[in-house]
Amino acid sequence: MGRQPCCDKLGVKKGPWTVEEDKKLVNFILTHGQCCWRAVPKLAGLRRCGKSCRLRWTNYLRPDLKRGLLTEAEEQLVIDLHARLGNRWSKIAARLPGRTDNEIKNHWNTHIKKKLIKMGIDPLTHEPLLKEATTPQHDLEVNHEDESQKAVCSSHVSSSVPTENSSTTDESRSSSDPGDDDPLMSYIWSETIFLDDSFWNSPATSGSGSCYSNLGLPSPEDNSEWLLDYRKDFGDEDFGVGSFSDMDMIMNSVDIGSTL
DNA sequence: AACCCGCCCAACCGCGATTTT
DNA sequence: GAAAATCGCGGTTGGGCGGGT
Repeated sequence: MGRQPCCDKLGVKKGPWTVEEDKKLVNFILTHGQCCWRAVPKLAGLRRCGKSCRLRWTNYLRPDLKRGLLTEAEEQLVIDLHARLGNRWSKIAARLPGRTDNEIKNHWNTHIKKKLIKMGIDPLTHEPLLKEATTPQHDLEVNHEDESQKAVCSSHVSSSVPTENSSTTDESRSSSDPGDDDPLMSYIWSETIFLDDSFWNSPATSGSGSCYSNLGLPSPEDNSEWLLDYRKDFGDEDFGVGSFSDMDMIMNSVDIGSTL
């Protein structure tokens, strides 16, 4: 009765992923698509549990991930969404294309939370911190920033949630964004997708399971808009896959480039 | 140079919801 | 319908790294 265990508890490797493991996982997902995580480790030849594979893929290996710090606009959007949704990181991440729930959660805990506290805003309720609960020193600080605090509160709590497009408009997006600079990712991807034509001809890329779903990308039929917006807002070099010339290659290779 | 400390983030853990048998 | 497993999410941890002393 019930299902089979996803993996043997014995002999399952933990800890940081190696380049070899990453390559195996990427190759497997690209040829078979994202499904049946319990079967992935065995079929891909990995001594990991399916859960770990899913996490590695969604948080690090997915080609549509943006890398680098969240922009001011993204940060603002996260604050807005958090005010409405609370700690539902996956829901918040769904509004920020290319960002993972883990990434947003980390950013919230390490940056935004502190920022809000410093501004005298309770990161949980998004209301001004109670003065009774603050130290005299903090009190002064709160008074100092009273005006900005009010502005932030009203902006955070009462403003409407911007559209995905607005989340991507940020002229301050820094040039220091690591983007495609990660040598590991460059290596993995250079050795897998774009040098491996078989991927695009693989069974998983035909029929209902297009390469977009395989890559974790929205299908162009559904989401060519956001892709265009990204291209417009960030330019080619800021897109996670590597560049839009790569993306064009993907599009063309599956004969949907005309939708752009 | 050595040590300490804080920051960052990838990965793990635990749990509830969902799915499968 | 019950049991057992997967899936997905949110919370937490721990190791690497850089800056300060």
